[in-house]
Amino acid sequence: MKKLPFINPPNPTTLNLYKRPFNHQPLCFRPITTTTAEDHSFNDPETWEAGELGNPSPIIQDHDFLRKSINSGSGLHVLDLIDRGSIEPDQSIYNKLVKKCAQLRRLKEGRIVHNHFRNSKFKADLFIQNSILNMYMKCGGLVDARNVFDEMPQRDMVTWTALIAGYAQNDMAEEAAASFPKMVGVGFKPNHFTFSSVLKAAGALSCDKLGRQVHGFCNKCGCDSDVYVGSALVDMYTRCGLMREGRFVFDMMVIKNEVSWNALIAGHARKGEGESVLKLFRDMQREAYGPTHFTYSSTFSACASMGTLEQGKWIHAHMIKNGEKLIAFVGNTLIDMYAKAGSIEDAKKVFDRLDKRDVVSWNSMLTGCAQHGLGKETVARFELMLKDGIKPNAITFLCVLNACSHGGLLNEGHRYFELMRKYMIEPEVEHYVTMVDLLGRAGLLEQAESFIRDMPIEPNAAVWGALLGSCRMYRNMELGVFAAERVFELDPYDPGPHVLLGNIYASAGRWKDVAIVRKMMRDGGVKKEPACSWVDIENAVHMFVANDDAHPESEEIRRMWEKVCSKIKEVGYVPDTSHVLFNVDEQEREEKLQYHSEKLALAFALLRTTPGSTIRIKKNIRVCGDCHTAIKFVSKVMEREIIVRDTNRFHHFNSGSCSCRDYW
DNA sequence: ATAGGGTTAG
Repeated sequence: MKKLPFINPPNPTTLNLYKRPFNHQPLCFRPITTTTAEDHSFNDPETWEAGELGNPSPIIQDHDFLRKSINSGSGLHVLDLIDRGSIEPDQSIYNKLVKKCAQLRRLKEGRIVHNHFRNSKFKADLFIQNSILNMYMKCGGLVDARNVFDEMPQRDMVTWTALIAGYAQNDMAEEAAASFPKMVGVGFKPNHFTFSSVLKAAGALSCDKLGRQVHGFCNKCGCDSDVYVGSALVDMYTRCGLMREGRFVFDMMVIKNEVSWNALIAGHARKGEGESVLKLFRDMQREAYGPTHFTYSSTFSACASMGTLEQGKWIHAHMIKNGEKLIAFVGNTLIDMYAKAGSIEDAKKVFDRLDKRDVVSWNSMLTGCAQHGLGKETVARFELMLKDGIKPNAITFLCVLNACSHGGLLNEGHRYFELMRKYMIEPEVEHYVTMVDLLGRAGLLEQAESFIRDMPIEPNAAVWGALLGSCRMYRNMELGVFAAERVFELDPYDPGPHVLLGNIYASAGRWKDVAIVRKMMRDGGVKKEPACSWVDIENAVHMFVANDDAHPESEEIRRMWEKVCSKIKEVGYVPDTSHVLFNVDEQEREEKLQYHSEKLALAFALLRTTPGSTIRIKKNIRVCGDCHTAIKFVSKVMEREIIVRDTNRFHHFNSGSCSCRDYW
């Protein structure tokens, strides 16, 4: 699956339709649900012996009593009673015990029950064997499950289905997919259950070839009208990136439910198609299906990728009105949404309100702080996380190292890199990239280079790219060229490094080399992604590209920028023309520079917002160096807080300086 | 006895 960009430009024509999507729509609120307390009382072996049942009576034939014993978690006690001859066991007792273990995910106890069963006179019972296979799969005991399967003298369709479902649920999609033809080969006819599981596996593998085959098979077997199969098909197609097929299946479904909607919504959210998600969120309710935790989670995630604060807040309010509890899974996406929409304060509020925080909650919070340039706070929160006893994972470290790099916290960075070993986390390439970045940003270019040479794993393009970026920052042409060559060997089609190299040459006044890089890009078909910026004003999105005159107020916007530009020039702004190299004639350089998309967006925002209010601009690629300087001046001259979200982070401009400390 | 949907990084 392709990685999603950090931010996606919206489609103003469609997004604006959904800017106020809910105010005039009837809403569907679900009744407030109180979750029934689950029975987690299947005790540990030690406490089982303690016998919550008191002294066992020797004449137990009372089935109600047995049922209660099993349900109250005295499973081993029951086995004990069987051993002592106090109970005459039957299939249903084993069955209940196995089911209980599966429900409570008790692998150890499950093994004990299994063992007991194998010595009983019912050991040949196919029904219970299937149940045990399922139990092992539910408890994650894959080896046990496989052994049970292999040793079964006869199997039925349920056996195979339980195997396939188990693989699919345990992230072993290849095995699930491979087992399906075997099952069919031995002559069993798959049913709804089998299809749902195989489709889940096909989706996880992002394998539309398998998915389509299974889809055809479903139709032949008349399973295509099943809700489970339908939802699984929607999920499979969207995971394969085939949105139209997914939508088609969804529309053809005779019976839908929340899961079907959620599958479709999640599909669009995964692709970063935020507008579609918002539309579906509304449509779902129009058709009287209530949103669930899954729906909210996907929708917040979509808002995060668009960075639409108003929308996100609205749906958050919707969730509260709907009486949904703030569980970690949803809370985590909320934290992420608020952070990515530019309101780190709200993200912190959500984080504080969570009553159970998992690694992801912490990671989302740390990431948010890091993206907002709060390097020290990221580190401080990381320490709190350790104190709280939450075990950091690879993502945690990536985020913390990244924060150190951007915050110029060299020593901390080194320390945390070492700390990874203590937590038994093997650094991946990404961690090395961040370390190179850390050293490079601190100006230790040679150290960064030797760090790469000493890496125990093969450096990839991103590692050399990090060095290249630092060379651009410190104008080291020789090392920069070397790094660029390594990047081009490993990944010749990324426009980013080409632009960086071009910038290095331009800063050195080597225009011939700039032209060579430009030719390289042209010949190699390497295209720079067109830059665009957008602002949310009065419930509408306004999008700009460089030299844009498509906006109805483009004349006014240009005049506004010219006015602002002369003001900031008075206080020291000098345009840096090395930032416009590509597709621009030299004499036009400064002129073009002045109409970069972020400058147009800023000018527009200045025109249309009240003095003193915060301006929030979003951009689909890195903010340009000259614009960064210009915006700093504007924040001072116009006395505005300006927040720009670009590909990697937020820039909080205030009184002439930026939270990124000019490192980005 | 067997089935479908959700989060964090770069």
